[in-house]
Amino acid sequence: MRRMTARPANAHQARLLKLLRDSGPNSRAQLGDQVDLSRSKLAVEVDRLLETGLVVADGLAASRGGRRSHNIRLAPGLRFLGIDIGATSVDVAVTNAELEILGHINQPMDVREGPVAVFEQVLSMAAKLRASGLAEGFDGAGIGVPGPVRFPEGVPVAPPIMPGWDGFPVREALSQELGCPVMVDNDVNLMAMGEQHAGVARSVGDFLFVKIGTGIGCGIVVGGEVHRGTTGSAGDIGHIQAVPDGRPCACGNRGCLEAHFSGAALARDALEAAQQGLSAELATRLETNGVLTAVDVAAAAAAGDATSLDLIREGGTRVGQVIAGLVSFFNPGLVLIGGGVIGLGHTLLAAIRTQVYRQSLPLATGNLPIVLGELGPTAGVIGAARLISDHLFSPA
Amino acid sequence: MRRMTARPANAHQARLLKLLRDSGPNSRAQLGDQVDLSRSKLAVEVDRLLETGLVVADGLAASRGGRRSHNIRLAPGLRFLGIDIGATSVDVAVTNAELEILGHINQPMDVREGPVAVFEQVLSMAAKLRASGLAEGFDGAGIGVPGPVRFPEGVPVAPPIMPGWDGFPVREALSQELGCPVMVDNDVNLMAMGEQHAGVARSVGDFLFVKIGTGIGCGIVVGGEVHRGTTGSAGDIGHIQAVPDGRPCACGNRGCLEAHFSGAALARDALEAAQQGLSAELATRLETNGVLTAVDVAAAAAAGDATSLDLIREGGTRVGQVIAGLVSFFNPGLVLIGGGVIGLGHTLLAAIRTQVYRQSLPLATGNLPIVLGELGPTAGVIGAARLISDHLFSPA
DNA sequence: CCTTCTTTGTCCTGTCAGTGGAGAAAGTTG
DNA sequence: CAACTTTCTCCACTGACAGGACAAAGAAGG
Repeated sequence: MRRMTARPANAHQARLLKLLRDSGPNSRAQLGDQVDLSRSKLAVEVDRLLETGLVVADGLAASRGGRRSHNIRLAPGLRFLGIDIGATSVDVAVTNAELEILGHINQPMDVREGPVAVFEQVLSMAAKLRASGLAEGFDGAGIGVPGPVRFPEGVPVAPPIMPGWDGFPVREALSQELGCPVMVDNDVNLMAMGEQHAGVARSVGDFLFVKIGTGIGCGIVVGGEVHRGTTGSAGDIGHIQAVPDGRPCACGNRGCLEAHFSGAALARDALEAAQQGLSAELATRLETNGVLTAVDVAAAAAAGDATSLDLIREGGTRVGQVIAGLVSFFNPGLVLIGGGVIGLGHTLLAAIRTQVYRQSLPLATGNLPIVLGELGPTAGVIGAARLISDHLFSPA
Repeated sequence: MRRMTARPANAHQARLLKLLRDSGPNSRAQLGDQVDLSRSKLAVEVDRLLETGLVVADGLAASRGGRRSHNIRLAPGLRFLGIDIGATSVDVAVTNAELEILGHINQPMDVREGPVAVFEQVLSMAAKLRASGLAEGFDGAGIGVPGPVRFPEGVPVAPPIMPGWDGFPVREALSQELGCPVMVDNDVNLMAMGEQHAGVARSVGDFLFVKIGTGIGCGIVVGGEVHRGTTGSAGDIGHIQAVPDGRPCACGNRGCLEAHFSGAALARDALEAAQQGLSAELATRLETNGVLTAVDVAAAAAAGDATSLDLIREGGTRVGQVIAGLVSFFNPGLVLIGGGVIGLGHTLLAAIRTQVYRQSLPLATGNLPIVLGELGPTAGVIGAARLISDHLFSPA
């Protein structure tokens, strides 16, 4: 099969493509209700899109009292690749043009092995997805990396946890290997975009997506657009000071949020608690597995372990303090919490909420939902697919 | 004189008006270089604007080697009113269409006296400006108030320091009194807009304007647009926690930034230091004036008083801590410091810079200027004039 | 003074985007 | 089978806009 070559010729076509992506197949009449174009103009643009093959008309919909309408939908053969590179694992997924996940692979990986090794693994995962018959090829790929990105060029800059990637031309290299257009962004930004596409955040113009995983980051959406900042490091809240003269952090400062609460910090706290005999529950888990992770703390907490619950509550309070400041500053309409530690569940969320509602101004929190992301571990790959589809569904 | 009745008929005309406002008189050719329109189309739109009277062609410019050009400029009779309502004083200024200040009055006032009393004062100040011959009438007015504003309606919401204003229809009432269009915004947002119009911030898409006066607030500009947040309270950073379990704040919490550093907090600290005999300099000033304000601390510091210098440095460090967090989060291209306490001068700025550069990530601070605003006390009124001109220079 | 060149502004025509109405196509309902 | 609905197509008219030709007005040089 030939891959997508055409791009929308104008803003109208771009608008139509995104509409079809976000709300599925539509009749011409339904499209007309949503785009503020005359029926005639709309028909012209739809016809042109049909000619390019970007959309197809397949079959007639059931009548609703009159002439039956044609189903206009995005080309069913379109395939996007969503790649989410974490600190310790990679996710690769294929989606169709509506960004529905057709196949998804997760593999452990160490980002510090550098771009060459990671790319090799990503490419083999992509090949596996293709071999499974889900895609005959890829029309575009989005990729998220755990660090700041110079967005227009698609190049990581000064990434703390993946030093070998600094300046590596991710976009260009991956595009060459895959033979399709590629867009690169920070992983947390992509998770925010994923939630924006499919989750609660759909109808909210300004929101924050706080990812708590190995580290902590934040995706910022302003007026429906991701805010990346002047150097691409916006949302890097892991090194905001949460505790004056607190714990030393890998960044060289003290008291950084990440040093006090994150997947890594929680594991360390749990280990300490187990070794000091503060928690029998954690101690037995340590003995069984040899190590302790956030998952163990979650399980122990679920089993009622007081120490684990305290650790989670304390961590949630720390994160809540920082989020409270951001809420006062940014006044979002929604705060989403995501990332690995959402396994800590309601205890964590309650601690965060309590702290934010207590510390921010009533006007900013009065009608502010603070909820868990809906997409869980797929937010990143969906966001990545959305990133590249936004790009390809814009005029060239 | 008849007041401005016409509005630009389309986006091109709006663009041209703003261009003429921001860069002064231009020939048709110069305009053509900046707007990406054909000469013919441009000529048509300019002619239409001339017909409406919004712009005039007065005189020929000196030749630059060929036919002399006509000077196209905004109607010289246009007058905007910029009103900046602070906690303890009002500024009212008249500007021409290029937002140059033609006249400026500052008077003490207590915002807590409520909108009716304040409006009376504002209207008499406006009348005085008109009587002085600077304006025969006003084509529009912008007004800034020290609290959150529901921007589309122009109504203050839940303003902490001006409770009597909650829900008062400022826009509508003032528009009726003045007989011209009015736009309302938070005062700090307007100061940011003022600096964006006339100062360093002109060329920067994303920046923060931190106002340190009686309280502390922050104007946020994203992609050239002011970010007001979901409920209009964005930038309210005075109540971000700066010191865990710190001083009690009027808002009911503890350790708020404002409680530890602001014009009010500084005055209180100075008083305490004088009474405890820590500073002879401050003590004599207290004896002379009966009270101590930030101005006294500035003067004492300038005279070398160690206690005052310490107070300023400590305050700057507090503010710097908070700004450091915001810089990590928002990754601006510029941070401006403004408001009353800029009289504290370089000592304050140095303390802020030190703290921000130490605490934020190098990528975010690497090329980040932190400087004083250029407009000083006129930033607010210029921003207010710009707000209404932005409104009037947009298609109706 | 005259020719040539440069800059500015005007006029005109061809093209294309887009609207809105008329009406054809294809149904449902009674 | 008539009346009504909904969907889609066709067509003519309008207005936006580009780009070229050209006029106006001055500078520079012989």
